Amino acid sequence: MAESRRDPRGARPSQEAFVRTTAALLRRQGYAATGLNEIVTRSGAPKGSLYFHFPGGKEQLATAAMAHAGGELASAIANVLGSSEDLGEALAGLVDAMSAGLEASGFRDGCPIATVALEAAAQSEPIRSAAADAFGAWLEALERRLLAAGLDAQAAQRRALLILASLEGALILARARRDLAPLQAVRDELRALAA
Amino acid sequence: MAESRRDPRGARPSQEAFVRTTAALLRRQGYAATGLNEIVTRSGAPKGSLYFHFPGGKEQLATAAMAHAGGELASAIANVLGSSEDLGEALAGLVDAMSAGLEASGFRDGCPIATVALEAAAQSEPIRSAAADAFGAWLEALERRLLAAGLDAQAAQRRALLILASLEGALILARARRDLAPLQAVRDELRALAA
Amino acid sequence: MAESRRDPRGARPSQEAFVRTTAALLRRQGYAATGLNEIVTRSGAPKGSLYFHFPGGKEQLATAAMAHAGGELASAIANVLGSSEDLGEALAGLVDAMSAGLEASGFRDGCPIATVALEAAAQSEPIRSAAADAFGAWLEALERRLLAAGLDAQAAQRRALLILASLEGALILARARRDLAPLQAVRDELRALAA
Amino acid sequence: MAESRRDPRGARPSQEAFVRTTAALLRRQGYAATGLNEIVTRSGAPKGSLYFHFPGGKEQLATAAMAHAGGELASAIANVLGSSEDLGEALAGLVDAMSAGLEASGFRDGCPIATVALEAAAQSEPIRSAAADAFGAWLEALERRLLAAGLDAQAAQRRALLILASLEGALILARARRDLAPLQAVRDELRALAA
DNA sequence: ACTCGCGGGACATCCCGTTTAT
DNA sequence: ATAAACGGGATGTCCCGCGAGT
Repeated sequence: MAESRRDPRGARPSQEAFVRTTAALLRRQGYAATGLNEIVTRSGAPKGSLYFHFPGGKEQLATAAMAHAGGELASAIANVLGSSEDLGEALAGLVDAMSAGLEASGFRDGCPIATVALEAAAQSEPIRSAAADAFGAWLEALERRLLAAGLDAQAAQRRALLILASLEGALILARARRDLAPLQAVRDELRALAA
Repeated sequence: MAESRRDPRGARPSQEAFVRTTAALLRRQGYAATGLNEIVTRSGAPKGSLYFHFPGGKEQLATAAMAHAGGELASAIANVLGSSEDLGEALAGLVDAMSAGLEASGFRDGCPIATVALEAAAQSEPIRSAAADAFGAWLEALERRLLAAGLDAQAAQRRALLILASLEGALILARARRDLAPLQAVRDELRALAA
Repeated sequence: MAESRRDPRGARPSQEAFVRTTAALLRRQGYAATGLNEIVTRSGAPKGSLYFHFPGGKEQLATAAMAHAGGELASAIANVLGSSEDLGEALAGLVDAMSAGLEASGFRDGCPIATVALEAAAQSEPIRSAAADAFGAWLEALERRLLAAGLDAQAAQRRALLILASLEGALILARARRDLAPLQAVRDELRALAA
Repeated sequence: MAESRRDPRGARPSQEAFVRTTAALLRRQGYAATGLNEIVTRSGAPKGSLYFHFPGGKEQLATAAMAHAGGELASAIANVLGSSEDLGEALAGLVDAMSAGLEASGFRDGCPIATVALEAAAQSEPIRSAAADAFGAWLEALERRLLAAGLDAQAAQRRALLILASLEGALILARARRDLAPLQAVRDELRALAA
């Protein structure tokens, strides 16, 4: 996890390219529909390197991609939640950020974890666990913000689950309908609830 | 949709078997991971009949299965929502029903539509549209119940979206964590919100 | 072979439709590439009738189509050969007639027998024999014309084989090159040879 | 086309095995009737390598096989044509060589290009073009021999077409009849014509 | 005379993972 | 660390032929 080699800033370029490309494809297509050939082709990295860096194959690559995407999104969530002192505005900002990303991608880029979680949770324990970890990190960020807003521990936990669940669900509905209305509804309801 | 021929009760036994088996497999594994061979084997129906009944292939079979599952769940939702005069209790009953199904299946049977919707919405317009139809039917049932509880039209629409979204999202989180807590949190929050 | 039923002139309509459609498809695509489904669809005849009229399946249908096409072309050959008293002109007219048909079809309709003969002669004795019969009928027409032009029996037989062979070969070359030059060359050479 | 790597003599053994086997099967059965499974089995080469060497699939494999067979036969034709100073004898030798091959194979191995050309010329442009190239090479060899025998350019071109066409046609007739008479007739006529 | 549905076996394609040789 | 090639299984699709039931 910390053995950089060539790049002084700590990146094996092709390993990273694999992870990034995989994360992007998993987000759009899910696990089963994403082939290693496609990953290799789009990443531009040499094919022979794949099983050098990821001897565990597709599963290991997917868990790495999920950890990567989960960590990135956790930071983004924390950032957005810290951008307003008003809880309602902070939550609305979170929903808006996800809305913007979804719309910008033509309703293709929703949650980077949910699709794989639904598909593969029952078939692969490492993938299920990677999904649970990502969700856990996001929930933690939400809980911290809710505690900061004055909720008690139990309420914060429940409310964080409601927020994340409604956000995830709204992303599903929005993708299926090609319509931002579900996200807007959730944003408005969550803002009202915070008041 | 009213063409019984031989069997006065059921009609087209293998066609129905295909649809039911497909619906069950899509719910657990999603679209890409579900092979036609598996469908044929588990349905017990003859393979040669598959392309007779569904010349559109896997896509047509999936949309039929989604319509089937969507309709069944729509009825179930309406039933549960009508089972209590108190809105909060009705919603809690809805969440509990989904919880029970998820737990009974070892955290494998979540929403019968969401997985396929996330995977294939961007790749197949008929599948996306089938998913949107199913969600639409469920939203309608929710809206009717909310209107009956006294909400005005706009509030009912928004609240229905929040309810469905949080339910869908909680099912994702619960499957990934193998833990009913997300569903319980959503149930409690929705019940409190209805009060 | 002679039990007409509905049509007073002696045609079971769907049986004839099968034969005609099959002949047309075999001419363009050959035997293996022509599916029964395609024949049924394009003929407009009911699918269930196929194995009633042709219990021998695809092979019987193909031999019937070859006999049909062979007979029709035999008449056409005899007609063209009888249209001029000059042997060279008669042969040139024959080549021109085939040329015209080939060009009119966009270089798709060549000899109605040759493709199937090459593909299936080694695999199906009835098909091989149907091809041999068709070629035999055409050779006979040619021989008669050559005898009428004064050749002796042995010369007529040899010359008929040369004429048919060069015509068949020119049709192959013309289809592959999408170019009538091979047919024109054969026409000119045969005309010169007849002088 | 000059990339030997491991084996100093042959190089790419499985790629070559695919091409040779495909050429042999196409010659006997044509394109549609020849399955990739059969090619893989009979070539003895590993199945996984097929789409590595021929990512274009069956079509690319067929065009490679046609180019291979076309080139080999072009050399053989040039050899035979150069084996006698008398044009008539040279042409008779050419026909005899093809006759011998046909008879030795039990009337199964005719022209290695004609069957595929007839079947697939209308459906696949690369295959049509491969066929045209093969025929073109053979025509060139014939034309060179005819020019060497004193014919002028135009006469040589026409005569070459007649020779190739009558040879191709005679091969069809001979296969359909299981009888070398058509080839013998063409040989005698061509020899007489050369005198 | 005709149809629907059965039956299962190919078809071409593409997959994921490994090996061998640099 | 990379590349070429292997290995064979699974994919969705479509095939031809045949019943049972009008």
